[in-house]
Amino acid sequence: MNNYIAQLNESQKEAVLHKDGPMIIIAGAGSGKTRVLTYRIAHLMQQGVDSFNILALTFTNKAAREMKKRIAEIVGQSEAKNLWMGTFHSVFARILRSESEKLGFPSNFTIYDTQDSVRLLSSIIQEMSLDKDKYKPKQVLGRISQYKNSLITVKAYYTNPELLEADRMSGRPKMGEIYKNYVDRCFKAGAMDFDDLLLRTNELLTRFPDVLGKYQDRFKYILVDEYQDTNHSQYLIVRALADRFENICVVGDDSQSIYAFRGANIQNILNFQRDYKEVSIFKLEQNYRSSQTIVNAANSVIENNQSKLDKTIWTQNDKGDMIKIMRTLSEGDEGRFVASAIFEDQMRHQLSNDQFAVLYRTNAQSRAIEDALRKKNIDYKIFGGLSFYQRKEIKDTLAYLRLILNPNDEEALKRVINYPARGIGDTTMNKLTVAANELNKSIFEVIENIDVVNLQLNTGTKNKLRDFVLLIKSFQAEAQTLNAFEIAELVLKKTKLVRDIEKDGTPEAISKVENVQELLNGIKDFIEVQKEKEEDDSLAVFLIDVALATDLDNDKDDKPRVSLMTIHLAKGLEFPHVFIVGMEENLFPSAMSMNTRSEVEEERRLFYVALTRAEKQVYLSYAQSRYRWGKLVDCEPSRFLEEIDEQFVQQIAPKQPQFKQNSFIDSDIFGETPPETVRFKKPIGVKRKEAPKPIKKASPVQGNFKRMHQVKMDIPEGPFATKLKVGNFVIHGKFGKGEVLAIEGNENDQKAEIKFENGEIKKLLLQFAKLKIVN
DNA sequence: GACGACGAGCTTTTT
DNA sequence: GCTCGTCGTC
Repeated sequence: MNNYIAQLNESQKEAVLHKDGPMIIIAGAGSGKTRVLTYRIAHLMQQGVDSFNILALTFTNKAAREMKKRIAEIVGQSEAKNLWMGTFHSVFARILRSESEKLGFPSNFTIYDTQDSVRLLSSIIQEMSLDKDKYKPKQVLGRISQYKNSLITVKAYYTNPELLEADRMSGRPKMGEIYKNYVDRCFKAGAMDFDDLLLRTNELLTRFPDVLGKYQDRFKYILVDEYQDTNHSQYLIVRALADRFENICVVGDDSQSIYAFRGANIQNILNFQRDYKEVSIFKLEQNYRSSQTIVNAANSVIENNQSKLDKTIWTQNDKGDMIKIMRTLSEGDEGRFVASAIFEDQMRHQLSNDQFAVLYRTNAQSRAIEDALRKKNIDYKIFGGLSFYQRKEIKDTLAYLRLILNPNDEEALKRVINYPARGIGDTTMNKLTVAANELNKSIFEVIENIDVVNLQLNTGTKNKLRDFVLLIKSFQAEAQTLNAFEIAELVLKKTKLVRDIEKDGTPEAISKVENVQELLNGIKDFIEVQKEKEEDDSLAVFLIDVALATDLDNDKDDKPRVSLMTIHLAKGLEFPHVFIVGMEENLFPSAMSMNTRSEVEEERRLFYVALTRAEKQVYLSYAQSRYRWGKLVDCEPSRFLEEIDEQFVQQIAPKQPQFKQNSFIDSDIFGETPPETVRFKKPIGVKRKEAPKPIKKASPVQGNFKRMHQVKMDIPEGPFATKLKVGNFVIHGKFGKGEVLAIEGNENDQKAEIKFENGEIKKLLLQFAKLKIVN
């Protein structure tokens, strides 16, 4: 176990062995970052640093768990136990739990998830009689989230003329008022939203110097992973805590910053050297994960970004296979391509399912892939999407548990006060809400005092309300002696919640009941695990875990499965074979992120992240048409496809039978296909002379390009490429006007060397270059 | 107040 | 195409 140093390369070793003081590790994709972090922590401990004094902040719970496991393997389970390691949110949620009363929050404060926050904002907007279309709850929440992440409190908001003006200009002059109400209501409910966990931590550390001092002393060594994705609020917490010892080690890669949309500030990593004196800088540039082809292709893509730190990723690995690009007809067709490619690779190379991952830009894309995999009997697992804990039946059950710990939790109360139905309807709730606002009390407190408060409610309703309060209070009394599992069981029995679900009798109802059962099992597991680790197994801690849970670890069965997830979720993971699907304009890059250069650059970094997940093989696919919002729309190939240096890519074509007339019958788009889409498909299949092979090169002219080059519409007979001659002037969507200097390659794979107005000479693959001839 | 039918809006990504 | 919220009826 002492031999761990020997497993490191020179720069990794330096980073691990570096002594005290601020340091930054710029770690390229696949450069052994996790290894350096874990070894560094283990090394600190072997040098005599008490694990109690180390704080390691990771980006996901999963990363924390894995790292902790690996550290335990080096230093031993009992040594690693005191190590404080987790996400910003979970670490500071726990700290806040023991300090929250200083801020006026109960120690059993609730954590509102996004859904809770949106619902609360909806009611506030409604109560204020504002236009729901101008003040869309989700957007309002996004705005408030921005304020909070920038540490703009309600007070700061009102003294900031620019913000006031910006919101007024965007037609939302009441933003400040909504913000204030939202914060007040959360406070009254004893609830913090995700952003509050950071904001309130900052408040705690600023307002209470003794508390700050306590944690500064405790966390003598602080390590932050994925530093490029920290927001301002997180940045300030780290700065404050590290201020005493300055033993701060941040690890990150600016090229993998993909969370600007939720306030991540890439400047945090770019400016780290300015924040501290005498920063030691380490660069990990050797990639151990991917083939040369993949590393170089990814480099050629990220080259297109202007703002980045100077580093060059290289690898000694084999050259590896070309990146394969596949055009498909529809999302269903794309799914079938993925499924059969996985099937064929498995046959050819004896690979198991867990060697494959399918990555996509949006969760909605998973459906088509799932269908295709299921038809081919390929086991898969989906990460993300609607999490287990967000299902209605689970949230309802959890709402009761939340109420037991914190009866002021308004969102939990509204969820279950009339579920299962007990005759407390909207009218009553409206009266209660108005009263609660007027009296500055929570709804639960109003109900507790229902006999004192003069609300126009009839006796029957009052009795029902009293019964509800009594029910919750009886649970609270029982919770004194019962553990989390027993209390959950009791709640389900007393409220008859399961029976209410069952009476539906539908197949969905059965699965819902199973889910509730699964939740109970989860609570049981939780108690056992916590006991084993000698950690707090209270209901309160369970609810914190649940609120911040993301990756459901349904690794229950150990069957190898194909992984399906968004690219965001794939960060930090690696797979031998990776499919990146939906490589289309408006999807990737997303239509919402094409307005500014920096938005497109973030999308490009996202593509970079996707590419660098792969060890051996990357497949890129796009569909010519796809259902979006229930409508079939035509799609163009993504601009990112042409940004990959063409020497690393290879266009592959679908199998012949796909184009036979009868194959349209089982195609998704049969019957809905606009005539011209069909017309464009035929020539390709007909033109091919070679015998159909599993994989072969395609003709340069392909149906879907009709919209990109109107020119081609007139010449359906011959390939566009043959029309282009040396000396032609062309217009390119990104590079502008240019002159064709040379054309090379065979008919199937033609490239043109073009000198553009800005002086740059580019070699473009004619299949992807969006060129228009102007002379 | 409960329940079913209908329509609007939605899809960017997550703690 | 799906989900959530609103509206109308009982």
